[in-house]
Amino acid sequence: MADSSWGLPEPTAKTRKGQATERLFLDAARRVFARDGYLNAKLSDIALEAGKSSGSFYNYFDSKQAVLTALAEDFNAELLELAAAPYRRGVPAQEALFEAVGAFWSTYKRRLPELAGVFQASMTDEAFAERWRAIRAQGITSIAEGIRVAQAEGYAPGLDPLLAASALASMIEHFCYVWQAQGGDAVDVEIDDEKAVRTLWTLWCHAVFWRQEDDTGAGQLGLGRTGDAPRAEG
Amino acid sequence: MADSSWGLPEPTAKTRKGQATERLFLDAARRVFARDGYLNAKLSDIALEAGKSSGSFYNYFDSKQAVLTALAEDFNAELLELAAAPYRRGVPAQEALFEAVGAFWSTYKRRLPELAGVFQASMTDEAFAERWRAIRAQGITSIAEGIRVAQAEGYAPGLDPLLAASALASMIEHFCYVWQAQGGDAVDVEIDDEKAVRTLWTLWCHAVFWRQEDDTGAGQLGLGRTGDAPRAEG
Amino acid sequence: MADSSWGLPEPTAKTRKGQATERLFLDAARRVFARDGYLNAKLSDIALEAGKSSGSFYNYFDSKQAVLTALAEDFNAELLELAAAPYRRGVPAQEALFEAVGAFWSTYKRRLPELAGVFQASMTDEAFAERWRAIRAQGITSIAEGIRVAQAEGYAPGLDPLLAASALASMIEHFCYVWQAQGGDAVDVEIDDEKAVRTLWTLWCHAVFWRQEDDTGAGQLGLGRTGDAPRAEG
Amino acid sequence: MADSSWGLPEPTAKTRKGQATERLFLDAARRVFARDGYLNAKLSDIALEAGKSSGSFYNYFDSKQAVLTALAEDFNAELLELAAAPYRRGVPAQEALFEAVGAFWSTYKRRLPELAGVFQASMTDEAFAERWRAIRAQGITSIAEGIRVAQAEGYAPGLDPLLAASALASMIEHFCYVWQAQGGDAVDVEIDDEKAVRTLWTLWCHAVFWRQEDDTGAGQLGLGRTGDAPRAEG
DNA sequence: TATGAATGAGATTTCATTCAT
DNA sequence: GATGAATGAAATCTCATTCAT
Repeated sequence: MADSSWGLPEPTAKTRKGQATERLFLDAARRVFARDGYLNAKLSDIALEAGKSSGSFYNYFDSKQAVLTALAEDFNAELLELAAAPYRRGVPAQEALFEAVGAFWSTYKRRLPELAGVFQASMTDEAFAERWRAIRAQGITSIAEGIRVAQAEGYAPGLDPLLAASALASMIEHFCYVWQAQGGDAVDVEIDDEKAVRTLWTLWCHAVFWRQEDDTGAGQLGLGRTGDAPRAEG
Repeated sequence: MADSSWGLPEPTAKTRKGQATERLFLDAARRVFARDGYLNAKLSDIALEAGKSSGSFYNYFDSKQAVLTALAEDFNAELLELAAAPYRRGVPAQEALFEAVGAFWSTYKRRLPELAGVFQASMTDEAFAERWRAIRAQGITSIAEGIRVAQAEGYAPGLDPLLAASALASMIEHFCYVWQAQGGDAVDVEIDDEKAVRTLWTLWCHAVFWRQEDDTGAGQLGLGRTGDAPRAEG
Repeated sequence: MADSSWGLPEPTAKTRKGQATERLFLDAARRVFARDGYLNAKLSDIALEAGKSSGSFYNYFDSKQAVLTALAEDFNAELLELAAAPYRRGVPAQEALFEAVGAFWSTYKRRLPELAGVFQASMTDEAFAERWRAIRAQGITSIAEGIRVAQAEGYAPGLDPLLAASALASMIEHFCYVWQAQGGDAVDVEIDDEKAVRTLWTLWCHAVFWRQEDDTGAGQLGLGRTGDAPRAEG
Repeated sequence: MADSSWGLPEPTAKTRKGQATERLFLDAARRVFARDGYLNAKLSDIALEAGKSSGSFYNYFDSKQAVLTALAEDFNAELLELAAAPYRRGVPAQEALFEAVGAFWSTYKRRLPELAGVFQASMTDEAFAERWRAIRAQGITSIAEGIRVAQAEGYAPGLDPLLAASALASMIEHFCYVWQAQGGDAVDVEIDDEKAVRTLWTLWCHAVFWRQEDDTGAGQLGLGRTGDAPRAEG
């Protein structure tokens, strides 16, 4: 909860008033990021939006990047929690997955400003990108764990769990970004939350929950086992 | 070949010398984008790298963004061509897909500087993002066409071809970006070109080439038909 | 003892607790000045070092400069006292001088933080420089008095006592600064307290305690009498 | 000549116009330093004074400190040259010294803005102080050499040449600063160039050109030999 | 065509000091 | 007496783009 280890002045907000102000700045930052994008956001605008002086900002955060980091960690904590919940409840894997995908989609939507900000910051600042990769790695690891569980039940033999997890995370993350932050691809299609989630879930499900002997085209072509794939030319 | 309609001074480099200089700038831009990223790239560095003056640059391009556009269109033309080739040769769908994925991976790698640049520019400049979505839409449409063909053969019933295509494009595009431009996710996994391509291809294949009656967990759970999925709360 | 007329809130710390806090701030200021230099010292750091809030500081001092003034006057009082002591004891002039130089060296060393601070403040703030010159003038006057006494005994005829005193004060002051505050000149020489003091004293002694007829090179060259010096072109 | 290795963009001013502008900035910087002091000088004022835009400044110098460095090196080169000249002409040592002291005084006066700036920068910026000490060391070494020559002729036995040189350099340097930059000590004395130079020279001469058997007070007191001095308490 | 000098708006960050509690 | 949150003015440096030569 914004108690990140980076970029925040040591104790941060000792009094109740201070804590309120810190939250004021966090919320203001989200709104300004949403409106102008992280890279274009001006600190002075954040302060204005918070109804505070720009100098006050630095009592709580070391830099614009530090607020973003705080928001990003908040987001990540929430997401991990939401995505893990259904699994903890012992719901069957695919139902859990459906919930998790739905949670991602809606959390992403709610947290759009910080997410878009994270992407932008990662593009210009290698150090920030590094941090974000570390955060993102937690999610990847969770997904990979899910794949391993499926594999233990005979699904998706030969698939590299971590690499597949990385690819699936890319899919869901970037799809959310394109449709929520950028207005979607320029193709003729109607989209609503349910349809989006269902599409992602369907792809994901079948990408993972398949068996060797499945009567897929892959099987017919003798390409069913991953190892039999044609050579990649790289 | 840099014959974009935007951002290039009308006739573009008539003389032989002029054409040489234009190429000099394009190549220099790629190198500098690769080194510093598009957003951090300084025009003066591009000129330095090209061995020309920065003023000279404006004889060939209207702006920094214009070089990127030229490079991006070059890339797109090449990619469409490469990805279409196997299908034209009448290769079976999944083999063709494998080739296409491989072509994407290796083209992306070769064109990394401009691709990463495109990402960056899209995140900060809405107008550029718009253009890039138009370009990207061509690829989405192609993928969707492939899905429709598969559906005609009984695969993936109920899947929205365009939305699925958008998601799969997100997967492959972002995965390439993460692993080629950003050094990969911070997880413990070895990666090489073949493994990357195979993983993407495997996921893609099974995400699309499945049938209703497949004995997947999905089937067992009665979730096989897309329409039967639980409600998304988004 | 911090009884300056400038910059201290009128009555200054009546209660015992208040006096303790005032001393806390004075000591903390010295440590921070020593560490960061006066100009770079932040009030917040002084407060932190004192274990008090920065607001509390202003119960005792009107400004950052005011603490420095208090410390500087303390220093000056101590120095004048120490330097005068040997003369009062009736010790022969040169022995007294040796003691005085030694006292200056060691006092300067002990009071380094405030001294360096005084220098820094003098560079940026003309008003402060003015005050410091007034304080410094007391020392110059003392030195000049010593020179006049020597001249009464036939030494250093023709030397302007005040100007010479100013020059000798510059020598000792700046030499102390260079070797104690700045780590010394970048030349290959070992230095210890005794050697430093002896060198200063030796130069000072011979600069002042000479007679017209001395068999110096100056005499040989007919330059012995100050008035005979070649013209300065300045 | 301002071709310092630090802080200047690589080639600096290729065309004649560029060189003119560079000089414009150097001169403007001197004037502004003289007027406001280095620490208080604003870059925008320097640009204004030069009749150029502030952005233009950075085509020639990396920072405010870089201009100062360039000016300081110019000064040092000039000073070493001027001070060495009389010695090269084979003038007797004390006459040469007189000329050298005079040259220092007048050069310092002419170069006051940069010199005062150097002082200021040295007090606040340790890195700059380091550089300046390296430059200053050249002068100290020269002075020490002069002392060694005098000692070879029997003068000032036992005096440490480098330490004494450091002290004498401090004397002349700080005296110049006090009287030229700060308006002099607050004592009642008239000063003109000749008097200043003569005083410095007289002190310096007798500080160095003395012999053991001189009938000074020191001798009478048995303090003539440096080693016999009372103990410094440090 | 080529050069490189000139532009200038713009935003981040610092920190001594005040003051309500 | 003590606290610490709030203030806000101020100045450096960047860099895409233009234009005279």
